[in-house]
Amino acid sequence: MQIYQEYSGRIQTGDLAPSTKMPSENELAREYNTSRETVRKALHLLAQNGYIHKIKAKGSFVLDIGRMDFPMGGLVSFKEMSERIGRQSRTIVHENQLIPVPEDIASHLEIDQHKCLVWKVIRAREIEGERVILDKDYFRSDIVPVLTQEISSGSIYEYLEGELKLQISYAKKVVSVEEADEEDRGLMDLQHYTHVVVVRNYVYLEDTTLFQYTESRHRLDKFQFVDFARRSHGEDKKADFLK
Amino acid sequence: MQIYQEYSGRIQTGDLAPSTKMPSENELAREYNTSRETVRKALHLLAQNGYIHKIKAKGSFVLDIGRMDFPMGGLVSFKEMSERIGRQSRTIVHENQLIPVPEDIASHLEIDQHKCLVWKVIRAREIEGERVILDKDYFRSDIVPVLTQEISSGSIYEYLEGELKLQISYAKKVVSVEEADEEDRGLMDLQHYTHVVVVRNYVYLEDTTLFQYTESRHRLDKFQFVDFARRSHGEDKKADFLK
DNA sequence: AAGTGGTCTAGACCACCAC
DNA sequence: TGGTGGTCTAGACCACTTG
Repeated sequence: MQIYQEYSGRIQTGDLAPSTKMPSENELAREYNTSRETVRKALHLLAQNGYIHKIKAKGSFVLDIGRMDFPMGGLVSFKEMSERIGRQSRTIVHENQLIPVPEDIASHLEIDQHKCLVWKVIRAREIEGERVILDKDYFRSDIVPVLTQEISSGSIYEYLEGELKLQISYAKKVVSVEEADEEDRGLMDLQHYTHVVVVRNYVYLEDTTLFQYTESRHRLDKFQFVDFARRSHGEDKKADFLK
Repeated sequence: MQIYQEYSGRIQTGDLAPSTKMPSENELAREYNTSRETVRKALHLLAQNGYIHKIKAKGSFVLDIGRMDFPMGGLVSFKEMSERIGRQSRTIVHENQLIPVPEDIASHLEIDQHKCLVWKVIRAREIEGERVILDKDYFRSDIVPVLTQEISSGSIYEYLEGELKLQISYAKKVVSVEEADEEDRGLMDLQHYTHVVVVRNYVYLEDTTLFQYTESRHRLDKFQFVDFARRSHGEDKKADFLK
């Protein structure tokens, strides 16, 4: 809905100040010439993404959370954060080749080891002269037939979505801290750090096939993550919600 | 809706196997004697929490993600995870007192330093004989008037929700890795680890007042986090979605 | 009493998929 | 062609807050 886009935009730019009261659902429905249910779906999205908060019988109010650490509800890599803040970043492609599925990756990709080749891409991310992130990507070659070094040095995702028209639908991420290995020490500027934050990323398409596995390794001091959690109305996750 | 509870339950227990096809929305509407829109709201919730995936013109399918690392869509402390796996855990209350707001906390709690006292609670979490988590909580005393050592050694949240009837509505978490300080080394079994994972937690009530700030410090090897991210239909967060 | 958000309804049309 | 989910509608009743 355009309502979502309009208001999320205005809130992000600060046009709408925090704790401002939104127009009521009935007002919005009139204003946009639509039904109240439709307005509610837009407001629901805004609430989910941390832009507003709805209080029964009172109204909807702008939160100051959406602007604070942005992206919200997802992982923020240091690279992305740096670029938003306007810092320099560079990508170094160390490897970009079609290989049989490595044994330790096969289980992650949930595919048969002999049936399918995968593209393996290893890239170091340099920010302000320091290589602080190491990305290892594995793509199923039956879904991504071609992957050139040139594509890898840019945005692989723009290529997948723009060129190949792949529909990414959801992903699972697991974050942990592990000891740095030889490869980390070779391809990153680890300084004195002995450990790295490891983000394992499982990416699924519209038809629920897992087509990519990524391991993103971050230097400890250059990692941050922001999460916005809302109490679900499903009365399900009581214990889950807080730690 | 009861539909959400029924199906999330059946999926979690494994009663409904992954990739099983759900009844269509029309069937569910008939079955539960409700309208299709209402069914859709229930399915929407299931999809958001990683239980199912909806494919246009095909149907809704059970995912195997909801069961894998459970809680989903939130932080999982090692304590919670351990208890689910059935491990022993113990809480040690080191401090439980009413104090003026410390200067460095005042900014986090967004309250005036002289107007309001806060409860400060420091607890170490021991799992299988090792103190691997250190929680520092600060509660606004105008909202939480009483907090005994006994309450702190159990579940503070059960007390807040059950006894005080506080309505928690949303929270923001910021995760980073920092150097361990003297306090960490004194109250935790840090072994050789020089850093800790720090989870800063800002908790808000229904009326959007921030009433609690918590700093949860985890030993590196005992921290894990799982995130389930779904491509938003709002066509907003393209870059945000991955890494 | 008027206004708010929460919930639900009984329809409708669409694009897409499988047959 | 029939079934699916995606979107939207124009109403309705409720519990709650506010003046």
